[in-house]
Amino acid sequence: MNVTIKDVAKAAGVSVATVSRVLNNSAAVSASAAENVNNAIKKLGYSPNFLGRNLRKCETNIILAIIPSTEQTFYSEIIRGMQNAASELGYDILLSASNSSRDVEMRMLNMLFNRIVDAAILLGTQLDVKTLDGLNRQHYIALCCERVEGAELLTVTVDDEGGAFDAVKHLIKMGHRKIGMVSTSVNSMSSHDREQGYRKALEENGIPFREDYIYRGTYDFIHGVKAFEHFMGLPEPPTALFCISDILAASVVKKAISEGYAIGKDISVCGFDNILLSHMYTPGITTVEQPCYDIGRTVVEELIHNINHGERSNKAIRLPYKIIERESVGHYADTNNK
Amino acid sequence: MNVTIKDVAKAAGVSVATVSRVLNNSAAVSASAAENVNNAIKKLGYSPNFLGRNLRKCETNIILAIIPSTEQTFYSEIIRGMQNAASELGYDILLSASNSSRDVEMRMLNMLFNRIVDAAILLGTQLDVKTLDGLNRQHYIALCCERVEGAELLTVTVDDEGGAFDAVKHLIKMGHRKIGMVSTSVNSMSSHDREQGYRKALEENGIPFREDYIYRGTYDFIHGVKAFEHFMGLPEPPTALFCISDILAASVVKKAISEGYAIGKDISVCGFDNILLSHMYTPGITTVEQPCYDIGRTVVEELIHNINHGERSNKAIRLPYKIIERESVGHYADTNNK
DNA sequence: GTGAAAGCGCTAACAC
DNA sequence: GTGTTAGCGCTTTCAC
Repeated sequence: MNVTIKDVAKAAGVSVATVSRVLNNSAAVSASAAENVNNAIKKLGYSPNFLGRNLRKCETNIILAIIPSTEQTFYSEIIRGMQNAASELGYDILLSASNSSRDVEMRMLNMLFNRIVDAAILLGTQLDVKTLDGLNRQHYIALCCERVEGAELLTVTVDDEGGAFDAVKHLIKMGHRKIGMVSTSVNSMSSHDREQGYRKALEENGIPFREDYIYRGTYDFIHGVKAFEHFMGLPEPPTALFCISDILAASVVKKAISEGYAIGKDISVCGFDNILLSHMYTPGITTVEQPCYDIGRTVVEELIHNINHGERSNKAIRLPYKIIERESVGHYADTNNK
Repeated sequence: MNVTIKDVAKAAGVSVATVSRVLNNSAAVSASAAENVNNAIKKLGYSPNFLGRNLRKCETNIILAIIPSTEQTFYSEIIRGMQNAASELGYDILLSASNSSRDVEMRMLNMLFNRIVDAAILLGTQLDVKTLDGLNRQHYIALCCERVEGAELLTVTVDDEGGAFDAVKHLIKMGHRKIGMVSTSVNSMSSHDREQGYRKALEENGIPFREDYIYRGTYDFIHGVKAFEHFMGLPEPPTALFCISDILAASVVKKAISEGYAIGKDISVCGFDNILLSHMYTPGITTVEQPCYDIGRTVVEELIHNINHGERSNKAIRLPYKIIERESVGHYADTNNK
């Protein structure tokens, strides 16, 4: 049933070598031979078996991107960037979801070990520095969106610290001095870096850091609600909240509204990521935009560069962010904290 | 640099056949030989090259799921269902995004033609009946979430018509008689089937169908806004809106709020899908839940069954929905359309 | 410009 | 229980 290069060769009256040549444009072939081959291919409905090709060439031209969760629309533009860059350079991007499980992540990485793919990009990882460095020694691999402290491998992220710094500075500029932060206790350097930015912005403006002004949960929606409850239970609640993600910001806003707060007046809320939700929400959520498309493009371009040059760069690339102002942040002058 | 089965055989002092046997548990091997092999594998850091294996076995145990867009969190649970079913049956799921482009979709399907994967699942497709039927004759392929009229291949969806029917019946039960529908003019049978359900519910309750009570745009967020403008510009605007997706419902709600409408009072809105957003939104959006996880499981189980039995079923499986009541739908008694 | 043939890494049939 | 070997479909060197 399966038609192979041999069948095509026979039908075209040439050798398999010639068929291979027209298939790959790898060497000059006479016009008539080429025509015969192409006709035979069409007639037989032949498509080459890449397992044979890939085995022979020791490459698949596929890059695997491992996503922690497909629940996050956030990855969407990153993936588009990856795909476009890859396609231009003759590669395909395949995706898989690790569900933030170390085991699943390793299982997916088997694709790399088994030579099913040429390289892997981890958008968030459960692996530790040592494992990562070990992988990087043997394979082409990169981190995207989430850096790992101490790991020496190609990493592309937004400038997390800078974004948080500017977001908090924006809140301060709007007159806020009591600024809380909704962060995570998850092992995540982006959380860490954003906390750093938050602290620096406070410091630079002479606002003392208060431990009770920082709430740490997970990325899960519910923790926006919990954070809000925590802050509003404080004797001196914040007038503005900087959240580590738009999902958490939306959750805070939802809870605040249901408690009768006027967003942008009684309480200001700033998110991070600029996912569609932050724009769709009522009110629109002020946030820090990540250059997702560029992040995706960049990591693929760098990775393929590494493959082509047999290099193993450990560049840590930080791309610029942008503050997007919407309605969820208002002037402190208007603020009348309940 | 690359260590192969030969190297392991040499290091273990056995033949490659024996190594293969312990690798695959394919035949009895003496305990001592097995131990030697395992030690050699560990010592050399060997992992099998699946290109060789797959070429030899003419199978890869990979199923490719082609998603129109990674922007839709809706697919998340479906994918989890697919992964779990696949994993139990010895397969892996790989994903790719077609961005709703026919060309990209075909490019991804090359993975199937090229034997990189054993089967493909299309979650929405740009291909026509003839192409699909042709593919189905040559390959293992299935449709998921979106059926194609007339196409004879394995298809798993929610009961779109039934879900819409019950959703609209729910609105009627809440006292509404003037019910608009936000649909799409996109070539999508789920839209079509949900329109059918809408019409049947009206009919069954003696409510005449009005062409101006149906708005057709795309799935894009902006069309909720446009739909709302359309309906409210009518001399006799609807008191309730049934939307084909939660995204569109959220968009309608956002626009309505910004125009000063009280949701669930001045206007009721029902969505479809039950994505996280419909729960996160303020107010919570009443919607039709799809059994996403089961949809994913089912399509993979059926597909692998087909592979294992060399069958090419054309089952059209419709899974049951569930109405989720939240705050965006209220009694007509309360309604005071502006 | 073309063909013969080796060989990529693996599995499995066969012989022992 | 184990080893030898053919061959999966392809690319590529080499000789012509």
